[in-house]
Amino acid sequence: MNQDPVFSTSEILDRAENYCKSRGTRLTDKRKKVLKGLVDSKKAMSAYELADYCRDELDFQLPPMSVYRILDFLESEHLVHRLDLAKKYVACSHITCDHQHEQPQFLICKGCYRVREISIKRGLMNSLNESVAKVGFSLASQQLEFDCLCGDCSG
Amino acid sequence: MNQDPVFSTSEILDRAENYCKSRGTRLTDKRKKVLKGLVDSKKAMSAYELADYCRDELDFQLPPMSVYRILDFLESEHLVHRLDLAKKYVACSHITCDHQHEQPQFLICKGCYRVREISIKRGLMNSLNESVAKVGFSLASQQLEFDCLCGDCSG
DNA sequence: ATGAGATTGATATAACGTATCTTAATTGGT
DNA sequence: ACCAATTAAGATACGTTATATCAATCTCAT
Repeated sequence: MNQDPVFSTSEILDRAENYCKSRGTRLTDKRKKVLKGLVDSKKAMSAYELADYCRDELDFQLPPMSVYRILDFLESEHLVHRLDLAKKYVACSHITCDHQHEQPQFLICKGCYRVREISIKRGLMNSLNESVAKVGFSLASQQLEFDCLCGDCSG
Repeated sequence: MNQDPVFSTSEILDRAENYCKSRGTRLTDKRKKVLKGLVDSKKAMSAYELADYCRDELDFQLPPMSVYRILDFLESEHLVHRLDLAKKYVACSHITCDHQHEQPQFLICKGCYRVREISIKRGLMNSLNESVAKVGFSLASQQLEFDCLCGDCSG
């Protein structure tokens, strides 16, 4: 139940901006606003929810189609993960880390859309891949997503 | 790679009809047509695809909203599984079995939407549940779905 | 300052799904 | 056999997520 060190939203955004710079890309103002929405909410949000957030909380009109493009960009920069299962997007929880991470797995709370990134033990993933291979299939990605309930929502 | 014994579509539909009778429900003509679509195709299909199937293959108009209701019914009778991940539906592969089955897991081919039901070993599921519990979450269902590629589509 | 490339806006459309109200079919009790 | 109650199905409207396409705008290096 121990948490990672807590960073402020602006620290995370600064880190993301420097990261983009180092990769020769730009974290524009609009991209920063979308990322801020995801970081602040601490949960998974849809493109349309983020457009609403920009309008209501930041007093800034951003059409959903632009949000989609921005999310694509943020995902390509590994600052955001797209969750197929929930059809939503979540800020990567490792923006403030320097080191590389294993393929993450995502636990998505169906109640409140909070998301935990975990790394399933290699042995467990191996067993799973074997079970799948046994019937002639293969996992399309090691980045798994699981419908879950968080502690608060399981009551 | 060994397959279960093969049953004809009509054998499966007869079995389903008797099963409903024994439960005091009715496998009406329309419900049977939808189930036939899923059984014949041997893959996962959306409600709209099934409506198209009824129109094109069975020359029978069935509005998508009715297909949805029928799929709800078939799912409540355990004749059909709804796959959240693919947003499609698949015929249960155990309609012709008499015995109960463990909670199935679904391997869904992203290429062709063929589906394999497997039963992941209890030990593996226990480890997974533990990993999830360790961060204060719990799996919303033991009926997992995995994006996969089948043998034919992996090339 | 200017032109290429990157970024954003605007509009239309597709696919999947739910909500609600109405109509039709079926069943069971008299 | 008939009628009321239940079940099943049709019809319409709307909500949500997402892609495609074309036009406009911004940025940066020359």
